[in-house]
Amino acid sequence: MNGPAGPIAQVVPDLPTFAVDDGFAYRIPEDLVALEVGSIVRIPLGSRRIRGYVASIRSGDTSFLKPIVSVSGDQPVFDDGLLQTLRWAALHYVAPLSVLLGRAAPPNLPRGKGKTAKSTIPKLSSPLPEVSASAAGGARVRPTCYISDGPYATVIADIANEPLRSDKNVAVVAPTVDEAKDLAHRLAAIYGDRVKYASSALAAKEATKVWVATMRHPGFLVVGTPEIALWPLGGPAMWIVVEEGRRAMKSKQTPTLQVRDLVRRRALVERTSVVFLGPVPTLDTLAKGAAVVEPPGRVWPLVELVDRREDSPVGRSLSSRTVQAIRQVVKRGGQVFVFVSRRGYAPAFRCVRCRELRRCPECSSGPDRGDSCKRCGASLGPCVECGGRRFEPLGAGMGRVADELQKQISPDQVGAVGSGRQIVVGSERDLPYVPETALTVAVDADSLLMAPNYRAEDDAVRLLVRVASTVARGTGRRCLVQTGQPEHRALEVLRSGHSIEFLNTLNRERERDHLPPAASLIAIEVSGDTTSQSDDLEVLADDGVQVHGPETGGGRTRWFIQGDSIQGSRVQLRTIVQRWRDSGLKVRIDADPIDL
DNA sequence: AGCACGCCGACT
DNA sequence: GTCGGCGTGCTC
Repeated sequence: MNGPAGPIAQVVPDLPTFAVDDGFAYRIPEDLVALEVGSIVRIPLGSRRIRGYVASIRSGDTSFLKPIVSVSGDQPVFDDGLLQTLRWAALHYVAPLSVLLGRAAPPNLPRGKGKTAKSTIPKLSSPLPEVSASAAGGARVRPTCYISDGPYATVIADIANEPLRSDKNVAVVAPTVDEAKDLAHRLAAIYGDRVKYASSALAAKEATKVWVATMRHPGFLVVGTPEIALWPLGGPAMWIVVEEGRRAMKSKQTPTLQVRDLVRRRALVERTSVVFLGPVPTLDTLAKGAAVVEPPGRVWPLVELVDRREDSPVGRSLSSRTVQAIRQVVKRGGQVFVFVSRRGYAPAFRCVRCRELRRCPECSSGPDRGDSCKRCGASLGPCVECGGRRFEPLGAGMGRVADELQKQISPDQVGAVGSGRQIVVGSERDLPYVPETALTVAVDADSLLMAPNYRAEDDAVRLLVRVASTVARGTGRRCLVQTGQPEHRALEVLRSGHSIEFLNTLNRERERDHLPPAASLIAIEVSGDTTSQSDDLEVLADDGVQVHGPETGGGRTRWFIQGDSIQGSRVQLRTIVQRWRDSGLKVRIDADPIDL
């Protein structure tokens, strides 16, 4: 039964289900021959007409195929190169392909040509001459970590200069809307209308404009939030990723995309360069073989450790040395920032008798209230050091610290970040808004170092370095970090100003323990009535692949899949997850979870 | 995601 | 005998 041969498009319907991943074949009518891979089309599906993405075009027997109804917009939203990355991400993050395809598209349909930039580009010299030159020449070098501290505008301007002068696009990804906006603003002072700011915070119309302009007229410096990592952006010659290790660089909802992975993947397929900017790279980036370029000298300010075992009065969260330092600075009219870790309600505890921090006898993480370890479940028992049975909390929430400051320093000079007071108290989320200080205090490094997850140590370093960076440069400015374990290797890193050796050591330990980045991890969370899902997951257990769980709590049931190579599990999970979702369960897949 | 299909209880 | 509840499965 051979019908006439004609053009066929394989189209992935815009439906969030694994069932349509392979797409369906449609006949391309004669008036639509202009469509390409990445075109958005309207297709008949069942009794409806819906949006679809053209994944490939071929020729064949069209006699049993329904025709494509129309083409939407006037340009494709991905090409074969980007499609490769989108397929990879669909597999890696266990998400329907259509969901990823949709992330490449602008909020509105792409139409028109947009405006060209007019600004002339000054000539600047790059601190990474090789990387910049190869990006300008359309070649690729391996990803590079440039160890540096914010504000990043100047260094970005320098690194991006050469490719911009060759009329290539350069994409900059910053963690949050405010940071991207601020960067774009500072860069516009140098590059004028060559700078385009892009994020979901823009109106759909504006975001679409930027999307279109970068596609049609290369030569832009596009500064945006994490979602632009999947925008085509005219195939940027260079990616610059700001602080890749930040929480905000991974999306919370499924698919739990990670900017670092997407960009690295794209750069590989599209043969472009990547620069990671930040004071402390992630273990993952180092393990994947990034080059490290460290400028001579310190990147973050000096840090002094305050040993809380020595002079912390019982029941106080600030040691007398800290209080003294704050008083001094306040007297001179200087700005003080007091950083309280957001896990203020899961503080560290210390033994009342020997003043050592309480830790889990099995895994050494710091427990919160209760008798079992939050991380490994072991029962805690008495103090590991001296056998003491009484413990007191060391950590403190923001409220308690603010109270103490008011009582001990001054009732009317203490406020939240943004209050304009002389002493401001804040947590991680406030860091981008802290004014430059003469003194910054981290109240409780221990709750970070002993956080109940395997990444606690390097996370703590990254966060504390950001805290330290709020201190203005120059003599007389100080950063105090309170801890009950001043000899801790992570704090030694904080003091020395160099992290790479420490990170490499951690990477060797992760390899030994079969943890990321040496191994892979996927968390599966199901909310709703979970009865016998464990049986379904059993089939995933295999040579070198373990299934942990279920654990219940917080209204959801959680499993983990762990293994050195779990690519096969990701594929099998697609079927299982679809079945669960079809039966009405809410399923969240967290690829590379951070809170284990 | 819709939407048809289909298998049971309720109602003109 | 027919209407409609929503569980199951398919969509070129």
